[in-house]
Amino acid sequence: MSRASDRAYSAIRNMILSGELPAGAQLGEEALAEMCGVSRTPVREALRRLEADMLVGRTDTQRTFVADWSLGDVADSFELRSMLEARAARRAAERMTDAALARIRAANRALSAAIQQPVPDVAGFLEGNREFHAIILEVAGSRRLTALLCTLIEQPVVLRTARHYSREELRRSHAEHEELTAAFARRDGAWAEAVMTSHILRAYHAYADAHRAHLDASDQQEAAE
Amino acid sequence: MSRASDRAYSAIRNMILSGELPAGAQLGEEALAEMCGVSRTPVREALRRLEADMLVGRTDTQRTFVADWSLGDVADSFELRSMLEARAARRAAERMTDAALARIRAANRALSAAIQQPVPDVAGFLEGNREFHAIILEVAGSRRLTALLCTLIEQPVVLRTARHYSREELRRSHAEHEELTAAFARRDGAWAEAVMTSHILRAYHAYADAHRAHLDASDQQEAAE
DNA sequence: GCAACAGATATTGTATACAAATGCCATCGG
DNA sequence: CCGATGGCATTTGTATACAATATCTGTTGC
Repeated sequence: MSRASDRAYSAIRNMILSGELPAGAQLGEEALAEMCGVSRTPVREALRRLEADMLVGRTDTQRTFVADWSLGDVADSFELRSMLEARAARRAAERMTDAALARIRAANRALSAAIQQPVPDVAGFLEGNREFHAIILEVAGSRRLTALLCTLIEQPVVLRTARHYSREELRRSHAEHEELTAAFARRDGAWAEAVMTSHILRAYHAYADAHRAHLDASDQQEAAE
Repeated sequence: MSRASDRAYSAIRNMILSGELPAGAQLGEEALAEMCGVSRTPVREALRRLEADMLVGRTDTQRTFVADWSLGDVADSFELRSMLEARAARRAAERMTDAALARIRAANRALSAAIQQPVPDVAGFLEGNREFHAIILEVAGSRRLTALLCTLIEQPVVLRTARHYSREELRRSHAEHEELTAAFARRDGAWAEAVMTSHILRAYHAYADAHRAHLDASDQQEAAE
């Protein structure tokens, strides 16, 4: 994280996720280098990584721009994520150890505590959630599965999804984690796979609903202007 | 392909796949630059791409080395590939057009012609096979699915698998393509998914058998020395 | 007025120099 | 003899200069 290319990566990534760099914006290496306080070399490396993350795209002539994530792209991403995480859950259930199970339960307790605050602690929820899914991937023990999922999760969407979660949705998410844990405890791969599929697809629909609501609000605002 | 970084990528990739750079070998940027006749800058870029392909790995201190593909890694890779290609086949079946179907049939005819030569034309087989799978991905219409599969196919393994195919195995592969085509013609997603799963997993076992036979031969050779 | 061209401008690609870090090895102390 | 430590060699990381390429713009010819 202290290397210049890592700082550039984080900085550009944050600017994209925060919307400071809007979708479709051209990304000049020189300009980014100045913003990040580094030279073009680490910026180029950061852009390549962001390209692999599909957060930026490239024209046929090597110009870089901020990728725009249509709802279709998000659906695409969630569909793949549901499939891959479900597979991970199945493998994890088949390989589960008591030690890992204990860690999963601990992550769930932390997550539960976060959502039971008077004002739900979204950061705490996200951290517990991340830990939960990370342990599953670890137990699943497939380096390639892990690598593929890394390009799908932690994308623009996950954060925004959770932000829009109501307390009820947060609780439901926790309940699904509990059911997954039960499946892990029984070493039931098919059960874990099914619950995980449902868990991810529910998150997708929560996102899609929030997205549509947002669009409607925008339309009304435009109509009023 | 004319850019220096592309040449470096191809050159290093070929050296890895041909075994000229053995698994585990350290990859010094300077040395590679000299081999490829370019400077370190494009070599660094090539190494990052190869890292994404999982053809090279990195130590905790940023030293690059040739990744070693154990049979377990190959199994891991094939398992994911079967899942993702099967999903692609399902989507393709649901979205199939008559035009795409015609192209798929043409690719299959080319493939069939290649394996019916007096001496099977492995290069022709591979090209027809590649085209066949590429059209399916195209029709599936998921950019992310395409991106993920690109990191799984065309890896050390595909080539070697086909090289060891007997004429009977080549014919069987063609027969599976024909069945897939039938599923596409009926727009039957579930059928296409099932056939594709079987198609990829059969290829895996063909590879694994050849791999084990190779290991046995090596053992005998070592014992004789 | 529009299209095509040419030069100017901006952007990306590559090479190289230097800085920072890592690894190696020999020496020193126990 | 073994392990730790310090310095040397090697390797990677970054900055910068320059080359190649693409884009933009104004002009010219139709």
